Amino acid sequence: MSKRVPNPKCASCGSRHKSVFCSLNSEQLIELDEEKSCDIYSKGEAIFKEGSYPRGLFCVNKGKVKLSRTGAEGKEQILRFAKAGDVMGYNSMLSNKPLAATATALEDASICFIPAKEFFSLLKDDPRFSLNMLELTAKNWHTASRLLTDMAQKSSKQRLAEMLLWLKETFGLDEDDCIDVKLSREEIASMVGTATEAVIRLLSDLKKKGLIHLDGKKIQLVDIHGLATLAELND
Amino acid sequence: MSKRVPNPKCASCGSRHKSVFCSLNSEQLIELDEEKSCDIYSKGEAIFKEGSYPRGLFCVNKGKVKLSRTGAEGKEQILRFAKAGDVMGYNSMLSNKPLAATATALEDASICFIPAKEFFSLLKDDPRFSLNMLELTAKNWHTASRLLTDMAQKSSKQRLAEMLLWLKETFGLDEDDCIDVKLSREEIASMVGTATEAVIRLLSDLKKKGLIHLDGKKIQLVDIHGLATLAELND
DNA sequence: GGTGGAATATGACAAATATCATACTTATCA
DNA sequence: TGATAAGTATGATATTTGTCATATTCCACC
Repeated sequence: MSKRVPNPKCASCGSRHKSVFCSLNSEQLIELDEEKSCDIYSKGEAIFKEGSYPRGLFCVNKGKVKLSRTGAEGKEQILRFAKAGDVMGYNSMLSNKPLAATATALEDASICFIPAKEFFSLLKDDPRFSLNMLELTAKNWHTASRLLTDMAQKSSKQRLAEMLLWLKETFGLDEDDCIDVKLSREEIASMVGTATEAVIRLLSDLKKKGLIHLDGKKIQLVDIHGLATLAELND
Repeated sequence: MSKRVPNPKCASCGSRHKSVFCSLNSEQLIELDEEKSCDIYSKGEAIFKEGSYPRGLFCVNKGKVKLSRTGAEGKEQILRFAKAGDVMGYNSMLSNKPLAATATALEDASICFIPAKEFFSLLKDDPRFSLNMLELTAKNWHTASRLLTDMAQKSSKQRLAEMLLWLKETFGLDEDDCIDVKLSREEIASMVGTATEAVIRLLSDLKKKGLIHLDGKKIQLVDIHGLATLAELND
């Protein structure tokens, strides 16, 4: 299970300026520090599960998280990822519906928890925070509408290329141009919406074409422009 | 082109109570009436186009609208629908990104337009309105995450059944249990994410199974429970 | 530093779906 | 009202993708 740790201070959180909390003043930050708690989750552990109701907002302090949904046949579908500074669980609280996704730590992660009461009090009292949240949910729609179109219209090869580029945008590349997150072929398959075997075949296809290089779970992007072309054009 | 018509009054708009404007007081409604304008769009006409930046919020007064996106190969993908009381264009304004979708009138429609300035002033001054908007965008995510999972994992037959039920939820049934919107097979195909021919075949399949009845563009839902079962279970 | 189990890889085949060709049917408008 | 286009329908075929079987490799754990 997760274990409680001393709260990191919001004011000194390196990710705050890129987060929805960027516009909070020092007084609000101190109040957040008092109200929140922080837990460590180890790799593979669930932070919350779809179908339940969250009692507050989750904010990633450290680590990488996948948000996924269980489809009709029990198959996992990865919807998005969260990294330091990203918040989770807000859609459920704002729409008063059960959580649409399960959040799972992809590596050991520390996650702050802000009680619903505090979250809603920020929304009520601070229009700038409301606007930040609105901007966030609106951007989500942008991403979702694009993903939806891709899922509906593109081949699995195109979708794989797309997802590799998406992973690059989300987690960046390390010094060797490798995507900076470790995912199993099965997890990649549940992003792309295809079978694990297909992902394996398609990845070695991309390797053969010189677009990527593979070394275990490490995926090196050799020709990003080529990947983008592949993702857009049909062959 | 669309033509300007006298503004309908927000206070007497039958759809207002189910809309994001439900919590506005009479003073706010009068201000809205003063600031907004209203246009008539005929069937097939575009209300706004993806890629452009909206100067305000669109609100459907009367008629049915489809919101769609153009995929890589120029193929249309229908993302959602809007009917009386629904607002459009907010995601783009809130995220300061170009419009993700094109809005097209499915039948003659009257659409109110609320300038951005008025929209943002409501957001800034009325926390209840902000919360309504947040609730709306959060619900959109719920819908999108489900659609995304369906697109990625379900067969085209299952997706078609799903879409028929979605249309029923959105537009309801008329006195003959027919879905109360007229869509071409091609449009249905661009919801389901498949070829027009496939939709034609699958529809006559559903008819043969006694789940629906067809009469031109009219689709009568004979066995809703059966459709729901088909949408969930793989044969 | 082996060893068992999971993850990855590859082949063969089946099923689903797209594509193309071609009727047929229904709207639309001069 | 008849001409013409658009939409609907159906068959044949090619392609993509899923599924199952079976190696092979990797890796955590004793």
